[in-house]
Amino acid sequence: MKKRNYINEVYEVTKCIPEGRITTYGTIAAFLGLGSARMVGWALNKSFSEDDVPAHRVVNRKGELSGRVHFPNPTMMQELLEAEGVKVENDKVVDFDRHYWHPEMSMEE
DNA sequence: AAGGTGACAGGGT
DNA sequence: TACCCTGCCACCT
Repeated sequence: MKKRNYINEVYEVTKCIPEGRITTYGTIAAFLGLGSARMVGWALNKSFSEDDVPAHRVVNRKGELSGRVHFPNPTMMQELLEAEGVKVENDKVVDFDRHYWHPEMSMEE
């Protein structure tokens, strides 16, 4: 099974997200120039089989834990975020803008 | 080979 | 402000 380059890029960016920080699919897509945020979602879906990727730190533009159903346990994503200091309420991140992280903050090439 | 799906985003109503 | 529809591109059946 061949890994697409862009998928590997998504993993790298996601791994660089600091604890207690979150970002969006669209942000990663734009940073990597993928053109569509859906690619990021697909890439992260495979991340469970590929490597230890903090996919719980990636949410959609509304700050909702849209990907929690893809975790081993639907509640795991929220638990992980709260354990890192990110408060989640009603499946949405509280103070989304405050925890927001941008790849350029740490990954400048 | 063609059609449908999906961890999204943006604009319009 | 919230909900609905459309556009996106790769993967799966």
